[in-house]
Amino acid sequence: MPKISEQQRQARRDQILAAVWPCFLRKGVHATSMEDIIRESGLSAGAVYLYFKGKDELILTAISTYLGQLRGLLLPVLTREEALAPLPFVHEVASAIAKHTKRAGIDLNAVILMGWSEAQTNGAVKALVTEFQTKYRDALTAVVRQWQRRKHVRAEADAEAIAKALLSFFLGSIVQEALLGDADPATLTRGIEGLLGTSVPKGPPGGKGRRRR
Amino acid sequence: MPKISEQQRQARRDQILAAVWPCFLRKGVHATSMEDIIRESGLSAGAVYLYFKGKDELILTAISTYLGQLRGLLLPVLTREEALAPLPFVHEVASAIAKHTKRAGIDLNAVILMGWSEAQTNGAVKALVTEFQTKYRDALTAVVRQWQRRKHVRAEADAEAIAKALLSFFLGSIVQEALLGDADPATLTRGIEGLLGTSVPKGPPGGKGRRRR
Amino acid sequence: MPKISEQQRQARRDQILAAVWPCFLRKGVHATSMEDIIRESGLSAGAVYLYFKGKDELILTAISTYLGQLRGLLLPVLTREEALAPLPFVHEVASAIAKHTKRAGIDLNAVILMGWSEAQTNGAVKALVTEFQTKYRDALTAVVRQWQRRKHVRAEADAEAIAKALLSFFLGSIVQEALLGDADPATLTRGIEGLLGTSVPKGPPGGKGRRRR
Amino acid sequence: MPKISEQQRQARRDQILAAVWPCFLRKGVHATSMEDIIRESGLSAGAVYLYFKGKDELILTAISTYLGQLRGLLLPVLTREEALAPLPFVHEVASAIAKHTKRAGIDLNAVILMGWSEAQTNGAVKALVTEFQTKYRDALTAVVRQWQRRKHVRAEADAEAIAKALLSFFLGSIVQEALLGDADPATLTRGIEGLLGTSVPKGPPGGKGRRRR
DNA sequence: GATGAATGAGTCTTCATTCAT
DNA sequence: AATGAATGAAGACTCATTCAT
Repeated sequence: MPKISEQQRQARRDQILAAVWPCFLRKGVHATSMEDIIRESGLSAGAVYLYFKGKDELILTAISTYLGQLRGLLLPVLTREEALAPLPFVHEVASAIAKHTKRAGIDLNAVILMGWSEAQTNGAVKALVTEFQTKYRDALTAVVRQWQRRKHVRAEADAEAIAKALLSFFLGSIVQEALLGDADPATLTRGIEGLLGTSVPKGPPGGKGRRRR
Repeated sequence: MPKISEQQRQARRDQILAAVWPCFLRKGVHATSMEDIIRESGLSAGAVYLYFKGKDELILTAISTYLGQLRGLLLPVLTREEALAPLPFVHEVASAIAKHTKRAGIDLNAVILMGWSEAQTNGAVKALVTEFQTKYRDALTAVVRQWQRRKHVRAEADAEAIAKALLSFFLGSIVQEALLGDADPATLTRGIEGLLGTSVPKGPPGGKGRRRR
Repeated sequence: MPKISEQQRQARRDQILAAVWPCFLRKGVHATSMEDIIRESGLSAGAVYLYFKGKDELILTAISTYLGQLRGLLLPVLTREEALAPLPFVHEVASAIAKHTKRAGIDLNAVILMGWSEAQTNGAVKALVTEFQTKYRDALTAVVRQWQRRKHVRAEADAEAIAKALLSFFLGSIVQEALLGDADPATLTRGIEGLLGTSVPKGPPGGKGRRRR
Repeated sequence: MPKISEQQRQARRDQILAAVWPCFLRKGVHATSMEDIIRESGLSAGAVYLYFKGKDELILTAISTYLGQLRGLLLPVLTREEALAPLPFVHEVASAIAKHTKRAGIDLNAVILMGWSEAQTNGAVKALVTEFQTKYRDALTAVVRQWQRRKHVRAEADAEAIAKALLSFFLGSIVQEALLGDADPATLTRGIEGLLGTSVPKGPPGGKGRRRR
């Protein structure tokens, strides 16, 4: 039984997936019809359904695939033996997405935005995305802890809170780049550099359980 | 020649718009059918089309309305005669959205995410959103300049880059809250506080056009 | 809210149902497409789905409706105060279906055959059909008991077994009429009349492989 | 020029046909997809089409094959040199189908019902089925004539009408067994036995062309 | 002969929108 | 102004059949 080889099978799936994002970016995830994807992929309707159960699986796989690529981009930076110092680190992380976008010819920022939106109403996608962000944030926490050990950051600071703040910067840059197109890594880095020089004259507003000390 | 007063007309539009976000949040913008909205609004199909041209106008107006509410929330904080100091400011801005969400019973974070995604493929929405973010960022720049005058931030820092970074931070916090649900204003402020204490040992890696002057 | 009146609603349903059997008889239940029914009904696709959930409901209702008509035809004969004598009874029952077929212009025999076949793989239809046949047979049993009281049939005979045999005659006539077209009520009655004159030389077979000699 | 022997060819056809009825009985003739049959047969799509032109031929052959088996079951009983007496005859015929069903593990009653339904809209199947029933009825007529010669049945009775009635009975028993499952040969025979003892007090109502001479 | 991936016409169903009342 | 039944063009998906290997 000379079934198609696993390799060929994956090639077909890739061929179809390669057609998905151009469509999604052009018309939006839900406004894209299967016919759009089918035409773009160059295959027949039946063939697409031979490799994917239906539109839902296609959406899920498309998002999952891109999250995987993103992971591949960020992993080296996040898990370096010795973490970069804060500003180089920010620059490096912010650059990863920009580079990939340029390389693949797909606006990864827009892809990510659509993924987040999809996650709001699609449980499977939400699981994917939250798991990714959680891991991402955990890695950031580890980096912050290194910074603390290396005295870049005060030892008594809340590493997790800092990781959350850092993640916000990165996620927000994606939004800003997708919508305004002028939030390049260098600018973000410079902005954060400016912020880091900020003096903290008074304690922050006494929120509920805010103050620690 | 309107047969009803402008006031009544607006009341009807509001009634319909009030039905839109619950639907969008439940099923997503495009998976929501007109019938969903019609049922939720308690009006008839015909009535809805009497007040809105079609689904597109409904989407646009729904997003526009929420941007308006957001503007109302942020304006007082952003345009205070004398801007808050950095940490209180961060806390105040981050709180604005959380408060509104609690008050209106609508997850504003999710609404905003959907709006961004919609903006990717809908020109009218994109115009709305970019205009909003641009104004928001300009206001942030003004605040940063105040900080510089008050020596919270170094005078030679790039105020616009800092505003972009700040905007990223706020936008990213929306994402984080929508997806992970654990990015409350207090934690975020604490994270920023921790970051502000960061020392910048070396200049960041001299990327492409990094340093302006 | 001037919804359509229940009467109008039923009229529409009838209009659609009236289109169903001509289609089913022409092409078969499953080879009939919704488009066939839609075209035959003179309505639009949407309208048909406004009155029936889908094809399954249409099939079920179509069969149910015809069973109802059949019930209406048979009830008067089966539940007469004083049952007809055997031969007139057979003739009357067998005529009921023939008459209806002529009146409605729909070959009820074929309809019934399709219903039976559908029942083999469609639980809801099976429930409908078996319930009908069971009731039908119970009524026959009651008639046979009357015959026993009136000495047409021996008192010690098994009334239920006789009812089963009678039902077989009637059901089989439907088949024969649908396929060969020459099993009219008069002929069936004459055939049974001939059988009734049969002498039973030996006792009937007792158990399974029962006596023969 | 067949590349394989006729014997091998027939073996392959049998292998495929063996897969057909299990599928048909499970899902219905038309709801069964070629893929269902292909999977059940253990062959490839191409192979099935090598031995059968298409689904239509498969349906026709499947029905034809089962009619052939039925013929094989009934022939010995119907064409005995000396026909059985009425009650043993009824029992024997009714048993034939039940036995086969048990032996082959396929519910022959259901198969037959589906065949009849298919015949309503498929000319080739109709030809097959009517030819079968006609022959069957002719054989029954011959049996009835033997009964007349042996005085089981009155000589002046209409042998053909009696054969039609008998055929109805047998066909109807198939229906009853398929749908209610409680029409076993013994019960049916007992029912007929009870009927044969029926007295015919008056002539049946002089319907249209009832009595011939 | 045998395989099973590929095809694409056709299926059921939904849904934004209209319009007679 | 208001209603909601009706429309019909898409939409997602299936499946009998073919053909390159």
